[in-house]
Amino acid sequence: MRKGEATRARIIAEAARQAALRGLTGVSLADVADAVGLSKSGLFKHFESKEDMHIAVVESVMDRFGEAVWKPAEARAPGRARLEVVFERWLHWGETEWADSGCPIMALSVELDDQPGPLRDLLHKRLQGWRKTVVREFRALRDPPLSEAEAQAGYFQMKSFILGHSDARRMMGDADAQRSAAAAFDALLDRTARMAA
Amino acid sequence: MRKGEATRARIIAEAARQAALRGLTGVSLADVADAVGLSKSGLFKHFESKEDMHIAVVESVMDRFGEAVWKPAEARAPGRARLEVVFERWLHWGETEWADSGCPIMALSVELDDQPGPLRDLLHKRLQGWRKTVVREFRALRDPPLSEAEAQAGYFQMKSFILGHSDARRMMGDADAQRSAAAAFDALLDRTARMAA
DNA sequence: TGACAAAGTGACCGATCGTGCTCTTTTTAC
DNA sequence: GTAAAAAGAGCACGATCGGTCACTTTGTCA
Repeated sequence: MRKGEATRARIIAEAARQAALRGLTGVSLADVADAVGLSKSGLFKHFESKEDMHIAVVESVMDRFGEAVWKPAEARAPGRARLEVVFERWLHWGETEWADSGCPIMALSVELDDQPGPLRDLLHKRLQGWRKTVVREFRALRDPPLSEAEAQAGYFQMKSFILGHSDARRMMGDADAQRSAAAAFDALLDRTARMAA
Repeated sequence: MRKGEATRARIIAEAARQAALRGLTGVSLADVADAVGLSKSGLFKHFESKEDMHIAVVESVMDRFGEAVWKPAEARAPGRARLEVVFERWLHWGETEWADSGCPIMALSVELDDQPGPLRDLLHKRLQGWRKTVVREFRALRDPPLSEAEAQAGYFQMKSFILGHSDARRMMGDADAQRSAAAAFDALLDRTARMAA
């Protein structure tokens, strides 16, 4: 059963790669099987259906996101230091780790936001968890802590700049996208931390 | 030939509607034909191929965007008044006119940003034109005019808030998304207009 | 080492995909 | 009003889709 787990992981990774490019619906099982050196029917020893694979892809991508973005930040002090690492890693996640396709979470969000069902529910739940984590860091930006509303406003703008960076970089071909995003985020941290209690 | 143009327009509108939901690749000609009350082969009297229809969809969506967002703003004075209308109409475009599916331009951007070809080139060109238009308005925010770099930073953040609003509203179910976006944009206009020359 | 389960193959199914063909109906222009 | 042209229907095509089944190979554990 050890062998099977490794193969399953390879399938999920390849499916995630292709989903970031063509969308979950656009991924054909034949292409995934080919890419990992398996027959199409071999895939079905690891997943009951295509939707079952979709769920595994979403879980896997969100897990990898946590590893790549949150884990390096966790070592830093709460508040600004941590938020700076999160932002930098978040940009890096989309720009480097998924350079060919763009951030798969954004692709999944746009694809699933109007497709009710367990897949959307799963993504929603994982994204809400992430949002709560970041909002908590925003509260710690100031002493006394920011209000919940103030922290949520910070998260809204932070995520906006992440999305804006991806759009500018990938669709508009803006070579300065990273600088623009970093500058906007720095200014956001400055004025948020300085807000009167 | 009048009749044909009307039918063609109906096909494009329906294809755009479905593309906003499932992506351009996910739109099947049979579904579009059904929805407009045509046979599948009847579609091919109006388009040479599916990709030909894709091009028409992109052109049409961008034209409609201009009508819905830029045209109402054009009547206002350049600078802040115009930018405020643009932002308000831009939010409204995604939230109301495409309530079921989300803004088709965002869906197209995410789908096409990693798919080189004439379709991506077309969308890129149209979006660059729009960007130039908005940047020009940002320059007029202050007297003396903002520098090109300052105005571009303004556009980057404005578009970020639009994207953030869509994500918050559609994927995260945030009922306050519009307020968050409007507040962030207002503050952006304030501090941009106040910047020292 | 032998037995049993897990992993993987190949052929095949019905459905649907985009598209070409021929033919009929409708619209347009003189 | 009539003829040419445009619009559309119906059918069939090869390819590909997700998925099943019977079978063989490989890995694991006692």
